[in-house]
Amino acid sequence: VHAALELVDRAGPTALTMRALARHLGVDPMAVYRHVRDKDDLLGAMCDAAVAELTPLDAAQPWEPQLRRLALELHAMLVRRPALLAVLSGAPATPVSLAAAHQAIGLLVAAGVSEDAAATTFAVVFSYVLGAAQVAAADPPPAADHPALLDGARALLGDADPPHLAAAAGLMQEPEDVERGLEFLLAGVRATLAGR
Amino acid sequence: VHAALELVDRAGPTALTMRALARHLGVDPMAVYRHVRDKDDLLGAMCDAAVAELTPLDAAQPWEPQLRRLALELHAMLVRRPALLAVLSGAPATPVSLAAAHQAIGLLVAAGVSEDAAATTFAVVFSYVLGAAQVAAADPPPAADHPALLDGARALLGDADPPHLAAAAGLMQEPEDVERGLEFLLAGVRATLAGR
DNA sequence: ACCTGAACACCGTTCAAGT
DNA sequence: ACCTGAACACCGTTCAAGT
Repeated sequence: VHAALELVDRAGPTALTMRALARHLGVDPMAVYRHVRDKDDLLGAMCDAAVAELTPLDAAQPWEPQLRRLALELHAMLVRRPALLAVLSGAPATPVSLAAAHQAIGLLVAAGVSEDAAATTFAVVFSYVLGAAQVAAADPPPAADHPALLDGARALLGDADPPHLAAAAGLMQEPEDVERGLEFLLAGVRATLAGR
Repeated sequence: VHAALELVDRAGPTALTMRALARHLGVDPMAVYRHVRDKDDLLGAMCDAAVAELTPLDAAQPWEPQLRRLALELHAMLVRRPALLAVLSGAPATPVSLAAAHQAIGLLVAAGVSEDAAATTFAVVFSYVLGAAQVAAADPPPAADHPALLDGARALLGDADPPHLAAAAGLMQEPEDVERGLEFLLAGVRATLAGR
């Protein structure tokens, strides 16, 4: 598992193949199957190891800064290891992530929210983090295609000089956008929870 | 492109291979390469076709219901065709999606928001929709693993009967959760934009 | 212009065999 | 118990050749 994490860290998500992992370990490709059932099993174990490295939640602290920190740490981790994105997107599919979800819900319940609202809140924040990480991890479109892209959009809009095209093309390139988005989300959560 | 969309609709994202597409068209595997540069090119064209099917934005209508409708339609489309998720996650990488982003930003600017804030707002909503779609499209963990998963979480929590474990395990299984999450997000956007 | 077919360098995984 | 190596059924893509 450790070697697999090293591999994705160094060479990206596409580099994680059972054969490459075995090569990395100096071992026959099939030897890996003695230790994991299949590739999904390996990815699950990698997820557990990676999530366990995040700062754990502390039930004694207020929910909002804790949830914010967890979200940002999770986001940073997923950007670093996009290979884990797909696995973590399943319903809490791993013991460690399930335990983390439990603690986050407990944190909100302790703040006086119903269990149902707490679960929804956590699900929303979690979904957002996944989406933002996916966007942040995607490689930008090849610069060579840029002019063709802009011309295509211009043609569709029927406007030779659309006023916000530059803004649209520059969307989601800035790393700080994640935090701003998270604040929108937390403001909405605060407002909705207060209004009950 | 149409045949490829049919294929993912019928048989899921993993079924979209160049070879399967050619088989579906009754043609040699390599004939497809006469019409698209490579697989990414094909996915881009599929994205354009799929996004073009969404109800277009109307600059004369208020921004919030429009953005809500676009978000929900996009979400539904991505759940139906998860193969397009990865492509759409890149910065607006396709003429149609770039044009749509432009129109959404224009909508918010017309409502009195700065172009910068409009772009951030759209990026946030878009990221959320991608994340929620990814979660909704992921297949749930195999039911057979469920007890082992719960036991693992119990062991980690050091508690034989964690109070919110059922809630944590049931996270993100309900389709309505997308809408609730979107409302949190829009409430936050409203609050943040009003407070300037 | 468009289609074909063999080929290359890969995958994940199974299965029989070794030590 | 753990590792090996050949094999199976796939991929995306290139390239030379056909019509």
